[in-house]
Amino acid sequence: MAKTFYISTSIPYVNAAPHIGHALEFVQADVLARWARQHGQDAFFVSGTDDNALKNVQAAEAAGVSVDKWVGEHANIFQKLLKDLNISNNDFIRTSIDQRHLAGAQKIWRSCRPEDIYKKKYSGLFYCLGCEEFKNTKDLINGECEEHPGKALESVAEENYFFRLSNYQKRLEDIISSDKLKIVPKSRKNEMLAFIRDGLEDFSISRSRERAKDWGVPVPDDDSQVMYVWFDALSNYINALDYADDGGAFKKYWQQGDEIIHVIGKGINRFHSIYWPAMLLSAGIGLPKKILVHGYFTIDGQKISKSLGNIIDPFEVIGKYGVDATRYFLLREIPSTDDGDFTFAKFEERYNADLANGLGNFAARVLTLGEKLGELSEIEIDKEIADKIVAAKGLVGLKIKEFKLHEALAGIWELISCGDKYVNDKKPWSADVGDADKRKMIFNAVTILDNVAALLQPFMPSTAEKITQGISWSSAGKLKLNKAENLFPRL
RNA sequence: CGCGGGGUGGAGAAGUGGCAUCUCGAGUGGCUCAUAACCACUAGAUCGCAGGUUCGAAUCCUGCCCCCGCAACCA
Repeated sequence: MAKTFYISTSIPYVNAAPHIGHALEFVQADVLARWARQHGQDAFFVSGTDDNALKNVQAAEAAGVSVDKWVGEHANIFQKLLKDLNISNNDFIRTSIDQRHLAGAQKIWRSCRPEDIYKKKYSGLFYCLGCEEFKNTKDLINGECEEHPGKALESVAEENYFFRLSNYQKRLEDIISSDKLKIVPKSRKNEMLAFIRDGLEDFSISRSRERAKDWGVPVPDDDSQVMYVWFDALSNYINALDYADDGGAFKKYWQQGDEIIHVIGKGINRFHSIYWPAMLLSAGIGLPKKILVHGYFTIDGQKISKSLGNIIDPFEVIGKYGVDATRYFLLREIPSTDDGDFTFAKFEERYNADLANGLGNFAARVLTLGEKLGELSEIEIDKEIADKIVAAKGLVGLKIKEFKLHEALAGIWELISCGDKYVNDKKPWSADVGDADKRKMIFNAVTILDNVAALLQPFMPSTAEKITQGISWSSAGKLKLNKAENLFPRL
C-alpha cells in the first residue's frame, strides 16, 4: 500500500487580503505535496482560514460590516489565491463555518485529560484604550502603554480556562530533542528547546464571550466562554480529516499516517511545536512528525507592513509574470528556512536569467533542432549524460527532504546548464555532423530536457506539462518533437 | 552577562584547519541551433574589527562592533 503523506499550511487569519508572504507558504507546501504524489505516495494536503481571530473582528468593526461577512469575503480571496497559484490542496477548512471544525474543536477540548484544563482568575491585564487591546504588566512603561502614554489603562480581571502545559514539559523536551517531532531548521528546534527548558507556564485557552465580542467557538458546557483562537485553530489540522466523526481519513493520514508535516512561518513556531503537541498528548491523539519553519519576506529590505505601504499583492505578481514564474521566484530566491527579500528588480533578473535564458531557451533550442529531424528512434544515451541525470535526481530528492527547496531548484538548473554545454560542444546544427550523429545528440539533449521537466513538475507544474507536450512518443521507441511557443519570453 | 542564529567580491549564497567556491550582474572572445539567447575566459573579496593558537585560520580561542530570531497567552 502507498505510504501516506499529510501536509498542511497554517491557516492565516483573514483580517485583510493576502500578501506575497502568504503565497510563499502555500507554494512551499504545494511542492512537497506534489513531490510526494509524483513519487507514489498517497498525499493529503489541507489549507484553510482562521476565521475566529479577534483581529478579524476588529477589522470588520473598522470596516463597518458584520464579522461573518468580512471573514467570508476575505476567505474567498485566500481561496482564489490558492487557485491562482495552482496549489493542489485537497481540502480547505474555514474555522467559522465548517461543521467538521466546530465539532472537532469541541471534541478535542472534551478529550483533553480533565486534570489538564482548569479555571483560574486572570489578572494583571490592562486594556489600553489607545491600542484597543490588552497589555501585560511587563509590556508597560511606568504603568502606561508604550505607544499611548498618558492614557488611562483599565485593569481587567477575568476568569478563564487554562491548559496545564506545565504537565508536558518533560515529554515535549524528549519528543523534540529526539526528533520524534522534527523541527526544521535546527535553529528553530533549538529555540523551542530553550523555551521549554526555561520552564513552561500554563496558558489560557478561553476568553469571555464579551471580550471575544461573541465571536469564536463556544467552550463545551460553558456559555460564558469561547475558545482562545489558537486552541480551536490548531485543531483544524485534524478536523479536515473528520476527526470529529473519527473518520477513515483521520485514522489513515493521522493516527496511522507515515508522514505528517506542518508548514508554518517562524512567528507561530511555538504554537505548533509546543502548544499543539501538548494538546494532542492530552487528548490522546497522535503527533505530527515534522514542522517545517520558513522565514519571512522583506520588501526592498524592509519588513512587510501596512504602515510602510509596502504590501505586495500576489495577484498582481501572478498577473504580470505568470503563475509558474511567481512560484519559481518564491521558491528559488528565498532560502526555504530563512528570510528573503522581494523586489521586482530581483524578480525580473531571475526571470530573465533563469527562466527565459536558462530553461525557456534550452527547451526552445532542443525542440527546434529536434523538430527538424522528424521521428527519432530511441537509443542509449551517453554514460556521461546518464550519470548527470541520476546525480541531479538524487540531489533534488535529498534537498527536498531537507526542506531546502531553493537548493533543489539550483540542482535542476545545473542539469539545464549541463544540457546547454552538451549542445554547444556537439554542435548538432553543423553541416559537418552526419544525420545519425545528429539524432544521437538530440536524443541525449531531449532526454535531459525530459528529465528536467519531470524534476520541475512539483515546482512548476504547468511549465513541466508544456515541455512534456513537446516530447511525444508516436509509437514504441519512436519520438517526435514539437517546438512550442516560448515558455518564458524575455522581459 | 536572558537564550539562539549570523556578518565571505556590486547582489545572493556555499565553504568548520591546507591553493577562497557557485549563481546573478560587469567586461572580452567563441558560436549562430535557440528567446541579442548559449559556451569559454577575465576583472572584482585584506572572508565584520583587533588580538591569539598553529608550519598553515573564513574555518579553532579571546575581546569588541553590527544585524536578525526567540523572550509566553501576540498569525
